[in-house]
Amino acid sequence: MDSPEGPPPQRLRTLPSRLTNQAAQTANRIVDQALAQAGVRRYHYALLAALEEYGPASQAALGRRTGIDRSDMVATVNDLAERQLLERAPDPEDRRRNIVTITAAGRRQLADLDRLIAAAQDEFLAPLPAADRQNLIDLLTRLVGHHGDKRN
Amino acid sequence: MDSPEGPPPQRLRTLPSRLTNQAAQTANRIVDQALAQAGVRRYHYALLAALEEYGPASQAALGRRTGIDRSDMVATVNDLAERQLLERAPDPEDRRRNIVTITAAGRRQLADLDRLIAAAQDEFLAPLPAADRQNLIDLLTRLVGHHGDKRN
DNA sequence: AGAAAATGTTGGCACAACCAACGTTGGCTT
DNA sequence: AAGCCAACGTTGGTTGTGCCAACATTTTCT
Repeated sequence: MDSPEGPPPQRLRTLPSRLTNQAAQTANRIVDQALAQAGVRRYHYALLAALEEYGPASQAALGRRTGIDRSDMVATVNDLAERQLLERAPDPEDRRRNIVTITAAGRRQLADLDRLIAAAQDEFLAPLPAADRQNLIDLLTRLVGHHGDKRN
Repeated sequence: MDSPEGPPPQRLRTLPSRLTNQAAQTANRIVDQALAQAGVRRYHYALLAALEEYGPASQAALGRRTGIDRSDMVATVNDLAERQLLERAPDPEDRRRNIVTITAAGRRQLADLDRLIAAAQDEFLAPLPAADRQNLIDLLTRLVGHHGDKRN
């Protein structure tokens, strides 16, 4: 024990932005690991979820709803199309667009992912009793709500 | 208004891991922007803060305290050494180590950064009254405390 | 008709967070 | 004392996320 090897500096330990970050990292580690069991990443889940809830849509619309950039959406759709979890077809009514539609296999995959995700949330929130979980959700919702979609 | 252009899917909107992520993104955007005014990134701030609070230390020890990987620490120390905000000298008592020491200029820079960071926190937490802020900090602290340092 | 906007796509960038490998050096065991 | 193992700094990767710019095509607005 040369130097006491103290833990994180004061300044960082209670810094809200840093705490939020570390929590997010933890959450991501857990969620990514869960999704990896199905060979999928977060973008894939978000896209499938958006597709199932809103029905077929253009890539641009899906991007707006999921917060995925247009350019990243291309790759994400490519991935899922390869696995036949969705279909990409040109929109006859607007030839700029592709209409993306979830397949039956996609729906099945999504159901699996839902289960994995739910388990991951539970692991993430393990230290908090139900009341506190809701509390956290409320606080975070207010935060992200206030700062809105400032993607610049 | 072709398609209603609805906002994020249900599944994603209240997903704790996603909320945490979005909050973290917001925080990072604000903090990064603040730090950029001083030409600095988060790693730089963390390193300077650790140095000032614990005094001179080896890169490895600093890495443990800040959560920065050894290899990334090299680059971070390089950056700050170039700007003469810290000094890197071989440890005479253990020739494997470098002893990193903050300079007077480093301390001055850190003071500036502290102000920038504080303002950023305030902007980040703007929608929450003081009581809720503490509440959030507590919840997050419990979360990250429970999941510990599992960097695996 | 002509200007402006939207769409998909390619290609790039930055950053955080990792990991593996290596040579050097130190400590520990036997 | 020798030998092994651990720690250290360093180099050089990789991955995922979130961006942004540019472009051709197509649609919409004026």
